[in-house]
Amino acid sequence: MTLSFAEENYLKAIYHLSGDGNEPVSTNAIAEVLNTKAASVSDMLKKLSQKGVINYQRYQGVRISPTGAKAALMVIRKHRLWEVFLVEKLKFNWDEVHEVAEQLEHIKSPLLIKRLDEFLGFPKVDPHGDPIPDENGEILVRPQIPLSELPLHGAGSLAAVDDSSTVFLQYLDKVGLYIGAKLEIVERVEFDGSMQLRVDDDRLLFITEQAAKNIMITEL
Amino acid sequence: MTLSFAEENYLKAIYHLSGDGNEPVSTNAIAEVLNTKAASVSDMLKKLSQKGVINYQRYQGVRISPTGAKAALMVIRKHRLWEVFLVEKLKFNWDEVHEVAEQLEHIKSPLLIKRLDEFLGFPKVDPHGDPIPDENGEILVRPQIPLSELPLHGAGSLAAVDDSSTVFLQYLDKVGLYIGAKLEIVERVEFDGSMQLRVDDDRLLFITEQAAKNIMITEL
DNA sequence: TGGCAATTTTAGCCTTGCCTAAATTTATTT
DNA sequence: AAATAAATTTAGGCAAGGCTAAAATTGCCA
Repeated sequence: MTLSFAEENYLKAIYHLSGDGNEPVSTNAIAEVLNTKAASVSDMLKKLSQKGVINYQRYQGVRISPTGAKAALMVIRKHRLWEVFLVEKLKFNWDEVHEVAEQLEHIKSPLLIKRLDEFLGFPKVDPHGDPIPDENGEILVRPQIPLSELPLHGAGSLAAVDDSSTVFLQYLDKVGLYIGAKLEIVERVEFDGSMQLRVDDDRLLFITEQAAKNIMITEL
Repeated sequence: MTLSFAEENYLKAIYHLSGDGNEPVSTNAIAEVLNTKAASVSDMLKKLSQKGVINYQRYQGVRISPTGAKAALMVIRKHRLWEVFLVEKLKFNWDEVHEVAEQLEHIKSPLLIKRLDEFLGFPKVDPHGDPIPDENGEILVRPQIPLSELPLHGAGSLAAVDDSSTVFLQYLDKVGLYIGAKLEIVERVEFDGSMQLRVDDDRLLFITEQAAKNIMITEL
């Protein structure tokens, strides 16, 4: 079975929206991330359902099937390997890679990906710290720990937040933190648990223990 | 103006069939190399003509326009740079690269190509010995000389044949020679001008002076 | 030069993906 | 529990690219 570019993009979107394949996904949510209309999504869901890559019943949302998840993971694998290539070999900045990787991820050639993986030294994560699925679609689930438990000079990648209240998210936005940001503890105040961070090997940021407890990171 | 994958493929085919943009090209010839039907080609020629990349009058064949030639050369540039990447960096054999490069050549990102060119050390020819157009579409025209005039131990790439009679082409096919083959003179018989060649750094082939006079090569 | 053959184009239809507008179903609210 | 609102699907169309069959044009040859 072979998937078109559009079909691969739908599958990838569904996979991501479903939290790596678990919860069901709504038509509108897919339309939004793919910048298309709900009617177009409905059409495509019928086609994908016929191909057996999703489980779909009208009005009931959609879940990705095992074969669909596998296909989505292969696209994600390609996307992330190309991102590594662009950043490590071609000196792209991490914010320039996405749209190019979006195109490269659809190139069909198993040999190409095998060789690219080798050439890059079998990387386990992409430049944003996201794990790269292996050739079987196995994805390394990286343990998350609160930033507050990281040792002095420890580094990690912002993976999630425990407290997803609006005020907290707005705070993160204001101080320029985002999923995937690289964080390193450069100084810690024992007295109140506050700390100074280096963000993306670049600027410094001071945060309270309160905030640090709510920021989950994965090791790099 | 932006061209679709299909449009880029047509332009590239027309450019190649026209001998780098000179002679007019027939509908049937295009249909054959693109593995499609003449009717489909007619349709597309109308579209390309409207975009100004070809000069087309029905029943009269087609010529590529200056802007069309530029676009075709950019696609050829990308194709050949990717071929160099695949062979030099990813250890592909030269016979495995074509279909992958066929896909990669359509990736849209000027920065990507600029950086790839840099990464590869600004190569001037691809793994088949074909010249790589520069960023302005300038292509190095490499002088062609008859194989018969190459010195002993000289090497070159089969670029063209002077005598394109059916029997000669059939002969080339039978002995496994083709455009782009690497030829090296390993021994020459002064008495009758015949010679022993090494083909593609691999097998040996014996040919007469008659044949050697009709085989045009470019230096590697 | 007239006529047949080869080439090319037109006509009409198909598929993929997308769209808008109009149903339809589900969810919420009073 | 009805009524309105939100989400989703259907209906009908459009553009890109392709195909077959039929018509038109060109070219060759007797």
